[in-house]
Amino acid sequence: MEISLYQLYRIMLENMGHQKWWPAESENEIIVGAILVQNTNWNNVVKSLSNLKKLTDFKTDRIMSLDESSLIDAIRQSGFYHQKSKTIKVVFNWLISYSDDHELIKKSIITIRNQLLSIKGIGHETADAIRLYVFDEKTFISDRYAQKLFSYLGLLDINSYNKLNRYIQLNEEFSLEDAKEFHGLIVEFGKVYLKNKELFDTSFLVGYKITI
DNA sequence: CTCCAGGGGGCCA
DNA sequence: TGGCCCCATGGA
Repeated sequence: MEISLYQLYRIMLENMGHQKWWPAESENEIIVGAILVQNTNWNNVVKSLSNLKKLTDFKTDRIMSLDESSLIDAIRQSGFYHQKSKTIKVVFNWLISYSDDHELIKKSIITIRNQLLSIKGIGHETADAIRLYVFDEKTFISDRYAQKLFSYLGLLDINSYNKLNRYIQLNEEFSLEDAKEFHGLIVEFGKVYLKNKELFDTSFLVGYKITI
Protein backbone atom coordinates (compact mmCIF):
# COMPACT_ATOMS: atom_id res chain seq x y z
CA MET A 1 0.00 0.00 0.00
CA GLU A 2 1.37 3.38 -1.01
CA ILE A 3 1.33 6.11 1.60
CA SER A 4 2.70 9.62 1.88
CA LEU A 5 5.36 10.77 4.31
CA TYR A 6 2.65 12.37 6.42
CA GLN A 7 0.66 9.14 6.48
CA LEU A 8 3.78 7.32 7.63
CA TYR A 9 4.03 9.80 10.47
CA ARG A 10 0.38 9.27 11.40
CA ILE A 11 0.76 5.50 11.39
CA MET A 12 3.81 5.67 13.63
CA LEU A 13 2.01 8.06 15.95
CA GLU A 14 -1.06 5.83 16.19
CA ASN A 15 1.01 2.74 16.94
CA MET A 16 3.62 4.26 19.22
CA GLY A 17 1.85 7.18 20.87
CA HIS A 18 3.18 10.67 21.55
CA GLN A 19 6.88 10.65 22.40
CA LYS A 20 6.79 14.27 23.62
CA TRP A 21 10.14 15.28 22.22
CA TRP A 22 12.43 17.06 23.07
CA PRO A 23 12.50 16.02 26.75
CA ALA A 24 13.59 19.19 28.57
CA GLU A 25 12.27 21.92 30.84
CA SER A 26 13.82 24.86 29.02
CA GLU A 27 15.20 25.87 25.65
CA ASN A 28 18.70 26.26 27.05
CA GLU A 29 18.50 22.72 28.35
CA ILE A 30 17.60 21.55 24.83
CA ILE A 31 20.62 23.32 23.38
CA VAL A 32 23.00 21.81 25.92
CA GLY A 33 21.42 18.38 25.53
CA ALA A 34 21.71 18.53 21.74
CA ILE A 35 25.44 19.11 22.05
CA LEU A 36 26.03 16.57 24.79
CA VAL A 37 24.14 13.76 23.07
CA GLN A 38 26.44 13.74 20.04
CA ASN A 39 27.41 10.10 19.58
CA THR A 40 26.57 9.52 23.22
CA ASN A 41 23.93 7.50 25.02
CA TRP A 42 21.14 9.72 26.35
CA ASN A 43 21.45 8.10 29.79
CA ASN A 44 24.91 9.62 30.11
CA VAL A 45 23.57 13.00 29.02
CA VAL A 46 20.85 12.94 31.68
CA LYS A 47 23.51 12.78 34.38
CA SER A 48 25.37 15.76 32.93
CA LEU A 49 22.17 17.76 32.54
CA SER A 50 21.33 17.07 36.17
CA ASN A 51 24.76 18.38 37.20
CA LEU A 52 24.35 21.50 35.09
CA LYS A 53 20.86 22.18 36.37
CA LYS A 54 22.16 22.23 39.92
CA LEU A 55 25.09 24.43 38.96
CA THR A 56 23.36 26.90 36.66
CA ASP A 57 19.64 26.16 36.40
CA PHE A 58 20.45 26.55 32.68
CA LYS A 59 20.61 30.31 32.98
CA THR A 60 22.72 31.70 30.15
CA ASP A 61 24.82 33.99 32.33
CA ARG A 62 25.48 31.26 34.88
CA ILE A 63 26.53 28.81 32.17
CA MET A 64 28.93 31.40 30.77
CA SER A 65 30.37 32.13 34.19
CA LEU A 66 31.41 28.51 34.71
CA ASP A 67 35.14 28.07 34.31
CA GLU A 68 36.32 25.40 31.89
CA SER A 69 37.27 22.80 34.48
CA SER A 70 33.94 23.11 36.29
CA LEU A 71 32.05 22.74 33.04
CA ILE A 72 34.14 19.73 32.05
CA ASP A 73 33.55 18.10 35.42
CA ALA A 74 29.81 18.62 35.02
CA ILE A 75 29.65 17.06 31.56
CA ARG A 76 32.42 14.49 31.87
CA GLN A 77 30.03 11.54 31.81
CA SER A 78 28.80 12.52 28.35
CA GLY A 79 32.23 12.04 26.79
CA PHE A 80 34.13 14.20 24.29
CA TYR A 81 34.11 16.84 26.99
CA HIS A 82 37.02 18.92 25.70
CA GLN A 83 35.21 19.78 22.49
CA LYS A 84 31.69 19.79 23.94
CA SER A 85 32.60 22.22 26.72
CA LYS A 86 34.05 24.63 24.17
CA THR A 87 31.06 24.26 21.89
CA ILE A 88 28.62 25.01 24.70
CA LYS A 89 30.46 28.20 25.54
CA VAL A 90 30.58 29.36 21.92
CA VAL A 91 26.89 28.65 21.34
CA PHE A 92 25.79 30.59 24.40
CA ASN A 93 28.16 33.37 23.47
CA TRP A 94 26.36 33.47 20.13
CA LEU A 95 23.03 33.74 21.95
CA ILE A 96 24.41 36.58 24.02
CA SER A 97 25.48 38.37 20.85
CA TYR A 98 21.74 38.57 20.18
CA SER A 99 21.10 39.72 23.74
CA ASP A 100 20.03 36.16 24.56
CA ASP A 101 16.85 37.00 22.66
CA HIS A 102 15.49 34.20 20.52
CA GLU A 103 13.04 36.46 18.72
CA LEU A 104 15.95 38.63 17.63
CA ILE A 105 17.72 35.57 16.25
CA LYS A 106 14.63 34.50 14.33
CA LYS A 107 14.54 37.93 12.66
CA SER A 108 18.21 37.72 11.69
CA ILE A 109 19.09 38.21 8.04
CA ILE A 110 21.52 35.32 8.08
CA THR A 111 19.90 31.89 8.31
CA ILE A 112 19.96 30.31 11.74
CA ARG A 113 21.21 27.10 10.17
CA ASN A 114 24.29 28.75 8.69
CA GLN A 115 25.03 30.60 11.90
CA LEU A 116 24.87 27.36 13.88
CA LEU A 117 26.95 25.45 11.32
CA SER A 118 29.67 28.06 11.55
CA ILE A 119 30.19 27.10 15.19
CA LYS A 120 32.85 24.45 15.70
CA GLY A 121 31.20 21.40 17.24
CA ILE A 122 27.80 22.04 15.65
CA GLY A 123 27.20 19.91 12.58
CA HIS A 124 24.15 19.39 10.41
CA GLU A 125 22.20 17.21 12.78
CA THR A 126 22.78 19.27 15.91
CA ALA A 127 22.01 22.45 13.99
CA ASP A 128 18.75 21.05 12.70
CA ALA A 129 17.76 19.73 16.12
CA ILE A 130 18.30 23.15 17.66
CA ARG A 131 16.43 24.81 14.79
CA LEU A 132 13.47 22.48 15.22
CA TYR A 133 13.20 22.39 18.99
CA VAL A 134 14.41 25.85 19.94
CA PHE A 135 13.87 28.21 17.02
CA ASP A 136 10.58 26.85 15.69
CA GLU A 137 11.94 26.05 12.23
CA LYS A 138 9.98 23.11 10.84
CA THR A 139 12.58 20.71 9.55
CA PHE A 140 13.27 17.05 9.04
CA ILE A 141 16.25 15.60 10.87
CA SER A 142 17.76 12.96 8.62
CA ASP A 143 19.92 11.28 11.25
CA ARG A 144 21.07 7.68 11.28
CA TYR A 145 17.76 6.47 12.66
CA ALA A 146 15.91 8.17 9.81
CA GLN A 147 18.34 6.66 7.34
CA LYS A 148 17.77 3.24 8.90
CA LEU A 149 14.00 3.67 8.87
CA PHE A 150 13.81 4.51 5.19
CA SER A 151 16.17 1.70 4.41
CA TYR A 152 13.98 -0.58 6.54
CA LEU A 153 10.97 0.54 4.54
CA GLY A 154 12.80 -0.28 1.35
CA LEU A 155 12.49 3.28 0.13
CA LEU A 156 16.08 4.38 0.01
CA ASP A 157 19.44 3.12 1.05
CA ILE A 158 21.06 6.38 1.97
CA ASN A 159 23.78 6.68 4.55
CA SER A 160 24.48 10.36 4.17
CA TYR A 161 22.84 13.14 6.18
CA ASN A 162 22.89 15.62 3.32
CA LYS A 163 21.54 13.23 0.72
CA LEU A 164 18.54 12.25 2.80
CA ASN A 165 18.03 15.81 3.96
CA ARG A 166 17.77 16.97 0.36
CA TYR A 167 15.44 14.12 -0.49
CA ILE A 168 13.04 14.35 2.41
CA GLN A 169 11.10 17.52 3.08
CA LEU A 170 8.06 18.10 5.22
CA ASN A 171 5.09 19.53 3.32
CA GLU A 172 2.29 21.76 4.61
CA GLU A 173 0.49 18.81 6.19
CA PHE A 174 3.15 18.78 8.88
CA SER A 175 2.75 21.36 11.60
CA LEU A 176 5.75 22.41 13.66
CA GLU A 177 4.56 20.13 16.44
CA ASP A 178 4.19 17.26 13.97
CA ALA A 179 7.79 17.75 12.88
CA LYS A 180 8.98 17.61 16.48
CA GLU A 181 6.93 14.53 17.19
CA PHE A 182 8.03 12.84 13.95
CA HIS A 183 11.69 13.04 14.88
CA GLY A 184 10.95 11.62 18.31
CA LEU A 185 8.99 8.76 16.80
CA ILE A 186 11.78 7.97 14.35
CA VAL A 187 14.42 7.89 17.06
CA GLU A 188 12.33 5.81 19.43
CA PHE A 189 11.41 3.46 16.60
CA GLY A 190 15.07 3.09 15.80
CA LYS A 191 16.13 2.56 19.38
CA VAL A 192 13.48 -0.01 20.20
CA TYR A 193 12.12 -1.50 17.04
CA LEU A 194 15.20 -1.71 14.88
CA LYS A 195 17.60 -2.80 17.59
CA ASN A 196 15.45 -5.03 19.75
CA LYS A 197 13.08 -6.52 17.26
CA GLU A 198 12.39 -9.42 19.54
CA LEU A 199 10.90 -7.07 22.14
CA PHE A 200 8.26 -5.47 19.96
CA ASP A 201 6.13 -6.19 16.96
CA THR A 202 7.41 -4.20 14.01
CA SER A 203 4.67 -5.36 11.73
CA PHE A 204 2.73 -2.12 11.82
CA LEU A 205 5.10 -0.73 9.20
CA VAL A 206 5.32 -3.87 7.09
CA GLY A 207 3.76 -3.63 3.67
CA TYR A 208 3.77 0.13 3.33
CA LYS A 209 5.56 1.87 0.50
CA ILE A 210 6.35 5.54 0.88
CA THR A 211 5.93 7.87 -2.06
CA ILE A 212 7.65 11.21 -1.82
C1' DC B 1 36.60 -8.29 26.44
C1' DT B 2 34.16 -5.81 22.64
C1' DC B 3 30.71 -2.75 20.85
C1' DC B 4 28.44 1.56 20.39
C1' DA B 5 25.26 5.57 21.63
C1' DG B 6 19.77 10.81 19.63
C1' DG B 7 27.96 13.40 15.83
C1' DG B 8 31.59 16.33 14.33
C1' DG B 9 36.15 17.87 12.66
C1' DG B 10 40.35 17.18 10.12
C1' DC B 11 42.61 15.18 6.46
C1' DC B 12 43.13 13.08 2.06
C1' DA B 13 42.00 11.32 -2.50
C1' DT C 1 31.59 14.52 -1.83
C1' DG C 2 33.19 10.24 0.58
C1' DG C 3 36.09 7.35 3.50
C1' DC C 4 38.90 7.06 7.53
C1' DC C 5 40.55 8.21 12.12
C1' DC C 6 40.08 10.45 16.44
C1' DC C 7 37.52 12.25 20.23
C1' DA C 8 35.71 9.72 25.75
C1' DT C 9 32.34 7.85 28.87
C1' DG C 10 29.35 4.19 30.62
C1' DG C 11 26.12 0.49 29.85
C1' DA C 12 25.17 -4.01 27.64
